[in-house]
Amino acid sequence: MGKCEQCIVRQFNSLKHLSKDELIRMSACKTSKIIKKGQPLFLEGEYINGVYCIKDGVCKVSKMSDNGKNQIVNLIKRGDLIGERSLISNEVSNLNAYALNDMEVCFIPKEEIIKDLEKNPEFTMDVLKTMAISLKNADNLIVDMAQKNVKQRLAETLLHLQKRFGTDNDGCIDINLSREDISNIIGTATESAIRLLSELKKKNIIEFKGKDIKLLDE
Amino acid sequence: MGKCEQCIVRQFNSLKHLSKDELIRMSACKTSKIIKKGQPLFLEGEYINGVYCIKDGVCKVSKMSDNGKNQIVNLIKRGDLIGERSLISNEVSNLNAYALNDMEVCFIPKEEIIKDLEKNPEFTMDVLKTMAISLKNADNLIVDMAQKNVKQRLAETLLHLQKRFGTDNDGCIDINLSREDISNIIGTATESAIRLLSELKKKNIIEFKGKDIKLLDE
DNA sequence: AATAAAATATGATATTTATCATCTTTTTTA
DNA sequence: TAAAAAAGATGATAAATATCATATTTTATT
Repeated sequence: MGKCEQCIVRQFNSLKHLSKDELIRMSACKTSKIIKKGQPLFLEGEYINGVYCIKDGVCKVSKMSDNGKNQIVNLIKRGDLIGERSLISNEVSNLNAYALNDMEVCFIPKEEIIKDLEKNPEFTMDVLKTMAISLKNADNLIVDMAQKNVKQRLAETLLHLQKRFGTDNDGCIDINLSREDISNIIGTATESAIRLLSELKKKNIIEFKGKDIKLLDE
Repeated sequence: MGKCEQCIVRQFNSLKHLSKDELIRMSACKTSKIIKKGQPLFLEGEYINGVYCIKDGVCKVSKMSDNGKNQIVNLIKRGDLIGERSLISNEVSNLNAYALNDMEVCFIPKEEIIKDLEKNPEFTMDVLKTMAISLKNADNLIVDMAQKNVKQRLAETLLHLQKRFGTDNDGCIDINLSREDISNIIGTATESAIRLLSELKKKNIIEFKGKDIKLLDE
């Protein structure tokens, strides 16, 4: 199995603050997992009991509303950690995470993370900082959801996705989302999202290659 | 000036984990402030450079959207801390905070809080836990904003306000919000909020005493 | 207390968005 | 590879919500 101390992925998240000893201990207790496209990494109501470090692939983090509608609140990719929050608040997850493509993840058990939080203040401060930034992003998203219309939310989502996931060889946004996923990000009916995308295409603001989207005029 | 080590308000927040020595040091460097109703505690773009501990009063935490609409993302009351996030992420505030009534607050400078975070793991863990819970609440709010209609959001807001702020002698929700504030919480036009409140009143689900609202049927 | 200003209220109307229906295209499965 | 299923697309219509106009009530100011 791969060794954490040699794994490049940790450089992208709070684990970069762990010492060599701590990483060796982590290597000893972590487990690797493959999550197939479409499969859940975890579900709402489950105790996660640890943290996932994403080695490869992307997952959508979502929550079902009371009225049966699904909302994607985040997309997680290579280098990200997920699960710290439930771990810290000692609660079951309030979110679902589904793989958007085949994923490779490492699972680090709760006890190990807690030990590091207790003994390594730099690690703790970085986790704290990451959370503070997430909270700021969440507040901004609340404002956007509450105050912007669907067209504006779609435009911002496309720009944000391109910034976060870059473009492939064709210049298309490099993430594998269905139209339904997109509508679940912007919080609208699938038909509305499709309609607005068609409109943007007609206006030559975007272009389709298959179902992938290429931004022409930002 | 009041002494932190004798102040009951700290029991409601992470400061309860500070030692007597730490509190005495805090007393020495903190400053008290009175913020008059309608005045800002801080504004978007400002460095807060510390943390406010709310001794009395309530403030609304809001953000102006690009399109000129205002959104209230949180209400902060006696016992709450505010400002930790900008402090930890080392950024200017992305939110405004305005007093809803006369407030009494203590300002604790950044350096003091940082010192405590570095030296008191229990304090740090509690701040971490509070943030994890805030993040969960923020995610839930995103889902509600995106997936629920205005009527549902109004109903939930009224229930939530009553739970958080309790009721006064008349049985009305004990918080001083204008109709505009309410609409800025649920993310709708003021007229729409007023209209829906009138509707709820007609259906005997709520009752007005002056502009205050009493829930009859939850 | 009189006046001005702000907040609340309500109608009329326009705009946005959801829903339902149907068709086409793409993907998956047998 | 054929059939079935899922995803994408588009029209018609209904429902939700915003906007504009205006009236009334409450609050603040002189």
